[in-house]
Amino acid sequence: MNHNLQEHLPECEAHEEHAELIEKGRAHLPELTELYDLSDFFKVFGDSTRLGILFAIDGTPMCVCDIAQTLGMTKSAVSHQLKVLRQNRLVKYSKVGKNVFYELSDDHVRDIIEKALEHIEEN
Amino acid sequence: MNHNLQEHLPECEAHEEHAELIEKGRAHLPELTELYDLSDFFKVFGDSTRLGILFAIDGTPMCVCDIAQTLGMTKSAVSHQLKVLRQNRLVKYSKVGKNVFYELSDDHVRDIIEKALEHIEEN
DNA sequence: ACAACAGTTGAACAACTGTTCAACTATAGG
DNA sequence: CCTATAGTTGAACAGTTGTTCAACTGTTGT
Repeated sequence: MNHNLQEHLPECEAHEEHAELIEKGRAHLPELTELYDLSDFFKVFGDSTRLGILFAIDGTPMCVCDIAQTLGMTKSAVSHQLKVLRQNRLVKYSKVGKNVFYELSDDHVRDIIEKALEHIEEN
Repeated sequence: MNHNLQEHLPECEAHEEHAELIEKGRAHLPELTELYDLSDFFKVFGDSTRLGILFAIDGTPMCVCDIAQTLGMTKSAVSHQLKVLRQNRLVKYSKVGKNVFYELSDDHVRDIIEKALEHIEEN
């Protein structure tokens, strides 16, 4: 994933009164690596296919084929996105014969989505 | 923003036992438009520059120039991202002379970020 | 009125992302 | 052993995204 917060020379005048503001702002900034981890995490939720998968398997473990049918997509496309969800530990899976059943890895996922829905519905 | 959950013909066999699963999965799916709104919302958080801005102005309203300096970026880049944040109502602003001060629009923003941080730190 | 600075904007470009396609592995059943 | 189906994977392609650059608006101070 791409990350390019560059070390750049400031181009506007740092008036003395604002120097303090900048110091304060910097104090609120987490480590850059943490910022990257966080944005990477949100990126995973920033795709309707992946969200659709998460909603579909919420409470009901499903195999790839069925998820694909539920969303009206190809197995391949779903599998690619499941890989992303797996890598970010948002889903876990278990094999049963030819099938691979996916389910939400924990309740945190639900929490985050709900918070976001709350915000959207307020506006 | 791009959205292409297509209506696609299923390509795998819908064995009878799974028909029920698919029905259940579909029941969990929100309206497509809601899915799109939700993923669009998360996309906004899925960029380290925008997150950096949100952290910087958390508790301390700042002008564009100072945000740019805090993050080590150009005013232009910051302004472009502030536009996105504005359009999604995550920040509000007030003009003071030549300066435009930006601040978080409400506490919801903080909540969502905190939830995500919790999840990340658990892994 | 003019110069200087804050901020915004649109076009252009490079980098990234998601879907498709084809090829592949693996398991079940005859 | 052979075939059919479930699932994964890599390459390729089109669409999207973020930064840069240059040009622009608007406000302050002289």
